[in-house]
Amino acid sequence: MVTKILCVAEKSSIAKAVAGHLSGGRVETSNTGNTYIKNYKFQFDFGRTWGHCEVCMTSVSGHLSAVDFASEYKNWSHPPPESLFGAPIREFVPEDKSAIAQNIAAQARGAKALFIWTDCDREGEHIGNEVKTEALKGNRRLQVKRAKFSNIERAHILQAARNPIDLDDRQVNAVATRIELDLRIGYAFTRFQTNLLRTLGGPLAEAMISYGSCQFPTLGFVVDRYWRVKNFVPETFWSIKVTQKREGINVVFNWKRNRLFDRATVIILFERCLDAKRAKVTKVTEKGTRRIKPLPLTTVELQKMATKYLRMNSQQAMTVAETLYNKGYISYPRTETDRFDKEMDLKALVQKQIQDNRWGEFANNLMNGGFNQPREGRHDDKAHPPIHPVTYCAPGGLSADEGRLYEFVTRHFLACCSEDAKGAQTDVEIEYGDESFHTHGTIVLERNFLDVYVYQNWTNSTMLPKFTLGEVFEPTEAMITEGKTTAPGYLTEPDLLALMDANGIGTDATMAEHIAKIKERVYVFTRPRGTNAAGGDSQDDAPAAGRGRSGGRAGAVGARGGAGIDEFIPSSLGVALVDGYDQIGLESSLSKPFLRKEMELKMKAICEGRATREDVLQESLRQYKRVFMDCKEGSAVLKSSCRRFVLNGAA
DNA sequence: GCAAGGTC
Repeated sequence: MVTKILCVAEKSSIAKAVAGHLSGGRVETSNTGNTYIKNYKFQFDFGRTWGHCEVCMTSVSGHLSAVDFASEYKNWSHPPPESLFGAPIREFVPEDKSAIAQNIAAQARGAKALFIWTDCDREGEHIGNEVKTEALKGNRRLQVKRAKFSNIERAHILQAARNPIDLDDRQVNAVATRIELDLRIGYAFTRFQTNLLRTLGGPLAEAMISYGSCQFPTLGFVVDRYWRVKNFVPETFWSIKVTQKREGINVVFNWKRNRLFDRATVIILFERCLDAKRAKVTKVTEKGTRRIKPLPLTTVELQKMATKYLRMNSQQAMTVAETLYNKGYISYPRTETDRFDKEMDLKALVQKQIQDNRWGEFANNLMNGGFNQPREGRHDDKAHPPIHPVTYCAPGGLSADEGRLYEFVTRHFLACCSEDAKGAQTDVEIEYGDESFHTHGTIVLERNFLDVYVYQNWTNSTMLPKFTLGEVFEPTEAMITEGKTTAPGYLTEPDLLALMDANGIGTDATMAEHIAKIKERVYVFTRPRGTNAAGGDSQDDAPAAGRGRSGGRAGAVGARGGAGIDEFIPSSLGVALVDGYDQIGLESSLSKPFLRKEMELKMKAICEGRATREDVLQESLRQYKRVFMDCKEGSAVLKSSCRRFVLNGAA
């Protein structure tokens, strides 16, 4: 009898792609009880491992199981929330996944082995274990292996198919630990603070005040910036500006000391300049300079750019990206990888874009010798390549948002395959009295990737007139300027995403959800930047040119600029919660990212065999229960903070 | 009613 092998991927698209490669195209497709999932049957020779086999390739759709507390813990008050730190947990297959689980058990019957094709990351390992559990229900004697693959190139998949490895129980345990901790801690604190603050009445009487290890630090970032804006005290500074008109160009020389906060000192130094009458050119340098092309596109970067330039929020951007992915236009949109695998045929992808009338000519130039291998970033999630267009899509076939995001992904990809922009920079330094001043001019020589990447610009060609080393001249004008430091702006969505990313809050797939969550809970709200006069833009190191500032960061603002971007303001409830927990004075307040970081480190320890699941659970639960008890004792502080901000409208 | 992580 012929050997049967059951293969299971993490999502239907991978099952389809792998089945395509292994079958060589001769495949029989059948439906399952789930609309999105199909079974692919074909023949494949696994070589030494199992030889010539009949294969059924199918998939799950992310995690297969869920966790919950037993029904006696349904009530929010009895037993008290702290009992959730030790209450028994049950694991089960939710209703909407039962057809998937049954399909796996059914296909496992009569199979010799289960071959797991989930993503090669921690969550994927855990999902693989969930698949294993279900498959063993259908066939106790199943041999279990997993494929090790990091992209879906044909040769790579064939190689993975013939070299199966074992599931890594450490990674499975690390994820199981995270799941349990998030559940216990999230439910316990959510019930505690909701119950507690309900007693204050008013707008809090009906509110759901959730706590989560990701949503709270996200709120914390917004509140932190809010106070920095609110508490900002402007300071007056003075500077010296020297101007020389030459060849019809007004050349402004900036002071090497930039600015001083003491007026009298600036006046003394300025008078010495005037006494000297003449300035001397002490340095003239000319050098090549470049504007570097972007790194291959990750999810976080896509979200940052979409919130900055396309006027979408991160959640809209992800929804649109998923639609484009499901329609087959772009690659998988959830990835941390910012380097393309060397074996990928990038030119074939560029070729497909030649027909477009917006960037087709640029793509054509890449095909005719302009192609350069993309830069290689340092991140590789070992599961997905950087986001890129996989087929050409004419502008008519998409909604407005889909069209704009597809355009961005494509332009970004073509920019990656192009070359850095090149220019020449001239720096001139002068001495005037005892003071030094400098200026520089740039000429863009080759725009290269900038021609397709319309989101960026290189503030063009500030030509300098000729200055010669050692020459002496009398400046056209010298003056003292006065300015004031300005407050930082409130957080914008790209700022917030960058902070979450840097602090390990959430994943590529969930960061947008956490931001949406704290809006939904009314911990924060957004409004177009500049609605309120209080916030300036995000620079506080204004050039010494006085108050009239042009705004925007040089070079970073493209054709569609950052204009109209939203800023995040905490609600009074958001401010009150963070203030309350900070006041309770825990070394690591719940609103800070440290607790989440610690959890990340502990998961790593489990993966590397330095700790066990039981060690980490025991230690973390003890630690969080102590924090919980501190909060319970500090209830009055939390309540008074909410009274002050929410009910009495402080701040 | 409550988390965060997958995915459609």
